[in-house]
Amino acid sequence: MSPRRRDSEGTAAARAERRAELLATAAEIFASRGYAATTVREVADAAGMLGGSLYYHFDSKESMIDEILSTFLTDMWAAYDRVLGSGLGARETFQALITESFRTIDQYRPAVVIYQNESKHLVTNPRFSYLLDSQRRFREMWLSVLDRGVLDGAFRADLDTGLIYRFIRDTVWVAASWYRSDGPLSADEIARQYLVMILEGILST
Amino acid sequence: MSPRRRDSEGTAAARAERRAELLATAAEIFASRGYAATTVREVADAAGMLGGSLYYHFDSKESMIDEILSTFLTDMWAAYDRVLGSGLGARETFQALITESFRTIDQYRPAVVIYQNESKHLVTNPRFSYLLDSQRRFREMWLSVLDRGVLDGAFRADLDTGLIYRFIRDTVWVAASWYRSDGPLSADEIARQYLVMILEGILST
Amino acid sequence: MSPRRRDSEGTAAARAERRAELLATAAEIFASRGYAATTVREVADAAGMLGGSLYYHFDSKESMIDEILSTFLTDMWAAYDRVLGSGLGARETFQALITESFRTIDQYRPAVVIYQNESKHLVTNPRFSYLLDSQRRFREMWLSVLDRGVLDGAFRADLDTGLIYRFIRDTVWVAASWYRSDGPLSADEIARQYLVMILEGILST
Amino acid sequence: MSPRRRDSEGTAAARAERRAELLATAAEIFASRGYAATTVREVADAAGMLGGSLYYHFDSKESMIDEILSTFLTDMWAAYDRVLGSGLGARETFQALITESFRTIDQYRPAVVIYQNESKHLVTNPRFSYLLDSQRRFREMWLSVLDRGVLDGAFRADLDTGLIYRFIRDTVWVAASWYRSDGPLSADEIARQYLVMILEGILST
DNA sequence: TATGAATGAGCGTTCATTCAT
DNA sequence: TATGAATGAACGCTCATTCAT
Repeated sequence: MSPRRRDSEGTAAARAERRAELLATAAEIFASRGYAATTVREVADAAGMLGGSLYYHFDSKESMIDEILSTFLTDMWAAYDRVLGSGLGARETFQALITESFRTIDQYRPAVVIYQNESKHLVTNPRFSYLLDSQRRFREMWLSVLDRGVLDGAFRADLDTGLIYRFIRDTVWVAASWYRSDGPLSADEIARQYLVMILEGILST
Repeated sequence: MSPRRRDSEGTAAARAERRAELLATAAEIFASRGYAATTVREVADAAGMLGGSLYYHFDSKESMIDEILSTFLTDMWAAYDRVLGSGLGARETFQALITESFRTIDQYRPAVVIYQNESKHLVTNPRFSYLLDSQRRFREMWLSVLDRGVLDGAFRADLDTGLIYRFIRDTVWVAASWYRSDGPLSADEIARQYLVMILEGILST
Repeated sequence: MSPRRRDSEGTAAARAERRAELLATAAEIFASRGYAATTVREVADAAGMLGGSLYYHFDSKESMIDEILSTFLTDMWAAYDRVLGSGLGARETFQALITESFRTIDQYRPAVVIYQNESKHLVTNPRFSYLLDSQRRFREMWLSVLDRGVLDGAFRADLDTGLIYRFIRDTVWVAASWYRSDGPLSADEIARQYLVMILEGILST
Repeated sequence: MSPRRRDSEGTAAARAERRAELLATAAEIFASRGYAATTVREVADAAGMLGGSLYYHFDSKESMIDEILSTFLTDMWAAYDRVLGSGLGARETFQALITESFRTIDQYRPAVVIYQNESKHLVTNPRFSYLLDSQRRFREMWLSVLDRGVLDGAFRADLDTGLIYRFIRDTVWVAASWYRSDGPLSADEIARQYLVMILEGILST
């Protein structure tokens, strides 16, 4: 046993940790430069290794973005499911989902940015069919909340719910492109103000 | 008018028309596949010619996206300037700008999508410094309208105007990614409903 | 008959004149930029026409350099043959050939430069086999003059004639690369001084 | 010395050796076919690899010729400086410089040929400004030796020194185009005979 | 675990050439 | 005679990927 073998090094846990580090590095670069425009050498450089060495950890560049996106989506849906399972009314559900979305942005900013920028192209690849599934589920979730809210009188009925859905989806998720966790406004505070704007509008009353 | 004058006029016009056709083709593909991921050969294929033949019309792939973006921005700013010069109040200006933005999306959808997806990377190239200029002017325009509206009591004062600005910018422009001119809702109708949502919110009253 | 048809225009003579003009233009550019590095568009530009238009006058870029080189070589050999046929002694023949060479450089500078730079590569092409022929004849001519001179005591016998031949060939023809017909020294004056150097050396006596 | 030190030293040395091999291959081809007319694939073929693989070792085709030329010039100037610093008279300096030049040709034949053929075009590129510097220094060196020799009576005064300079420069360096290290005459023997011709002329006395 | 060297497909671009007008 | 538009082959170069060490 060499000294390097002590602790968890060489174990599956250490391996998983290294993967997570590398994926975090890759996500940051994919998000800022774009997936297609990022070379695996750039990722490797940032991780302090040579291009070919990344292939010890990952099958391909594609498997990196795959793991980045699926990890983030799994976690996001866990959070959404917690909200959806807690028996709230339409408006409260709406508020909780928006808040949860900004928390996801806070936690997974690079992955969210990648998701926004790349999923359109990735979706044509069967490997990423889960992106389509997620998009469909996402749409159904919001439409169901909006419909419930219109029915119970919480939300106005004179608007196209499909349009409201897109309005919310876009404004919330694109925020990932400018959000900084060390910015002047916390994720929760941004969520709060966004909720005011979406629910009540920006007109003074 | 000698026949030769007519010929050369027809030729120059035909040439400009061909350029416009090719740029429209390129814009459509850049928008749907992404600029970096689009090959010159794909654009040429779609235009019914070989890769190298595009270089008879354009200096480079870069000069194509340049012309696509600068044409759209020039036109968009002409429309904005018309609104800004017409002496409207803050709220009316706000409404007119939103409406004008959706008309721009209607007319320049691929260019707007490209602008959204690529300007972040393009901006590092001095050739595209006008994108930065446009972004700055755009921000100042909206902040000025919002500030005026807050001062004269039209807009609520308890929100961060910087946040409102981003909220509006994102939600309006990202709409280009799903807007179809042959969709169920016209650009003006989408603008109208977006204005309701932004100004009054989605809560029933 | 249009007015443009008067004089020799449209005739074979006019055509030949135009060819000569175009070849002079091409030769100048081939000489200064190198044949491979010169595009036919550059030649056409300099001639005030479009790239494709040159093909009305010439079959190919290759046929241009072919005509440039063969014209020059034909003329040069006519001059050499005049010297060789005039029954001079070795030393006088030597002097006359050198002088004639500098006159050729004066008259055909671009062609001589092209010949120096390109014939090595051209020679592999059967079309340019006459270049090889010329080189062989050239070598034989000089070796014969040198041998005659050694035999009759004019030239020293302690040097390798093959080396003398190369020495003279190189120094004379490379002069084309810096010679200017409007320079401070005339071709005949350069020939005179070169002859002093070659025959007597640069040492003071 | 740990084994790892030895490894990495061996690796660095092996790498430098491989570069040198590849550059020797490239120089040979650049010299025989011309730089512009040589494709990267041809160089790679000759080196037993694919075109793209060369880019693991070199940044660009240009950086190859750069390294070829700068290495040769550095070495040549070191040799010249040794001669210039040894306090010889004009005539002895002259002889030593010629001899050294032929030794350089012997050692760096392909590089010298490339230098002759390509520097005119390369010089327009700021990256190769050192070629211009070298040319200027070269000219000043020879003119200074010639002037010294004329002043102290070694060289004849009735010739244009600028012309002598070109005469020598051309005849010496163009020799690289036909010199073979395995030819019948050694570099030193060629230098000796050239010196006879240049200093004393070819006339028998 | 990681390196270093190479692969091979494909990219943006150039250019001699063609041809209908 | 010359133009304008296009062809198609080839070029320098990039990059995800492989693999012996």
